[in-house]
Amino acid sequence: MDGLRRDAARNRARILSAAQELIGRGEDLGLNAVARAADVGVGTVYRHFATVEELEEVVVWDRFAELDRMLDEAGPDRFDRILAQHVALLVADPLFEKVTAQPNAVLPETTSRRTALIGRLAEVLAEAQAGGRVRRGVDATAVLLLACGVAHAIRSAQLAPDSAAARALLEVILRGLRP
Amino acid sequence: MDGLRRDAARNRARILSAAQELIGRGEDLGLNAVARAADVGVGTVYRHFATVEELEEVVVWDRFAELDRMLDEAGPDRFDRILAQHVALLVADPLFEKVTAQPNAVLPETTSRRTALIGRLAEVLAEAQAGGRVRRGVDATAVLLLACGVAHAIRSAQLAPDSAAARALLEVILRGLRP
DNA sequence: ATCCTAATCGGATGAGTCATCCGTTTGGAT
DNA sequence: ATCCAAACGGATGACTCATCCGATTAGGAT
Repeated sequence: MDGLRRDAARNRARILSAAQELIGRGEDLGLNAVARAADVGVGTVYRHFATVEELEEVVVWDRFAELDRMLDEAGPDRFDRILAQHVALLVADPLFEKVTAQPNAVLPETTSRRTALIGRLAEVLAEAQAGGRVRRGVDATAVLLLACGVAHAIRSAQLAPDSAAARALLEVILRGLRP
Repeated sequence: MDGLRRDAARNRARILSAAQELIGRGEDLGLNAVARAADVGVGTVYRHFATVEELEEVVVWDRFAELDRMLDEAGPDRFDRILAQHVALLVADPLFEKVTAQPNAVLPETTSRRTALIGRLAEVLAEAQAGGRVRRGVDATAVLLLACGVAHAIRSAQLAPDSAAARALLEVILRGLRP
């Protein structure tokens, strides 16, 4: 993002916001389509992002940041609440779920951001375990994957994120984590 | 399958087995590719299956049958075992997981087979609840979705289905279902 | 056995997407 | 003001998709 010529930076930003737009509409990313939406040449998109995966990952960085903010803002005894919010985010954004679950990102930075996130989740988890609210013997990665799993199920079954059925699924996970 | 001319039946079978083949190799189904692999005209594939989704669903019918067989063979106190086997199947076959989780199939028969399966799972669930091994208040659909969720997580994270990490995830679900 | 026709086949083809390549433009250093 | 490396953009060949229709075939009628 730095050391980038001014036009390059502008276009990169345009591309990312166009991609956000398209993703939001549920349309599936094509680098040509993104170029059209961003009003930028196809070549430009391909120079900034060699593959769709790269673009997807960079877009998801924002979601990582968002969750990070939630972690900052959540008060004490936050484990359950965070998990619910996390799941809600994952349900809303399939890409976030996809990138989060996958351990092998294309971009090294994705991997490091994901690792950082797991680190923060581990703190929350440790608190909850110390407070006797979560059983010991589960690690943050497991919690992350469980969140991805329920989120995927909720989305696939087209359940409203706050429907009774969706809550019931999350409830099972929560109970399964209790001491 | 009945009332089909002999050549039509032969081709339909070829197409299905070619599709199985491709899916098994993880390649993603294209109706033209299937035609090539089945050594059949493209038009033939499109007459038998209007869309990829249809073909996918019909292929998955076999998986439904397989799980049904498992349900027959499992002895008493079978809830945990069945769930584990079910998850293993779902991990192995992404298509099975996809079709299972989705309530709106393209083909009516898929929906009815799915419903039938949920009915059988409900029996097993009821047994387990009667035996005090599973808490009341969860329904078979929830169990099905949870299975799809963990399966998805395991596959995405590329965990070996019998690795400690994978077992841990299933364990959380199982515990979450206990009374 | 032969004919007849509706059912089925197959692949040529127009439409649409993908990703590269290269001539043109532009930012910004000197 | 000049220069050139960096960045742009879009024309294009390669590839996939799914339709359409002339050729073929199964299998019942005669």
